[in-house]
Amino acid sequence: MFLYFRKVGKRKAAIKADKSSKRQAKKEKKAEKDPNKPKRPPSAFFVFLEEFRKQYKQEHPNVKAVSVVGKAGGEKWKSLSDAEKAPYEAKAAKRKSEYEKQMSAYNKKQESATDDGDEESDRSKSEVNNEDEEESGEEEEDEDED
DNA sequence: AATGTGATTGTTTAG
DNA sequence: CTAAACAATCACATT
Repeated sequence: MFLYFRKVGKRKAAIKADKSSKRQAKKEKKAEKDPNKPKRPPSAFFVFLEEFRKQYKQEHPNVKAVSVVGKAGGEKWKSLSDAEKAPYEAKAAKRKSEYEKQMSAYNKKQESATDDGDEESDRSKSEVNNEDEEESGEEEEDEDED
């Protein structure tokens, strides 16, 4: 809802306020407790970034800091239109579908993850390909800041 | 030697 | 709904 978006805007500011970004970029230290634990699907931004980094390095082979590419990527990303982001989002969406599938297996393995229990649903999702594309050119951006 | 850090935004998850 | 952490990357610095 509108309130949601509004708050989200606030949340962004909150995160920005948090200088300690140490919480981010955490690397797995050791032992995966859950080997089946599926990693989160890369967002459209990451998909774009992957290609972007490659290209960026080609034009800037001297650049070493990842942060630079990140910043540049972020800026460029915002510069892209929804149409350009579309293919990346599509890929991300696909990854998400797979992620869900992995989660199913993961949840199953967890088995007693939830106390109560028996929640079992057999889901065989065989259909994966749904090629249906509709294009709707409609975008509105309205940010109201107090 | 090995691992953490730094930065980007989006998505995911749990509460 | 909300907030927060986590997804990749790569060279450098620190222990």
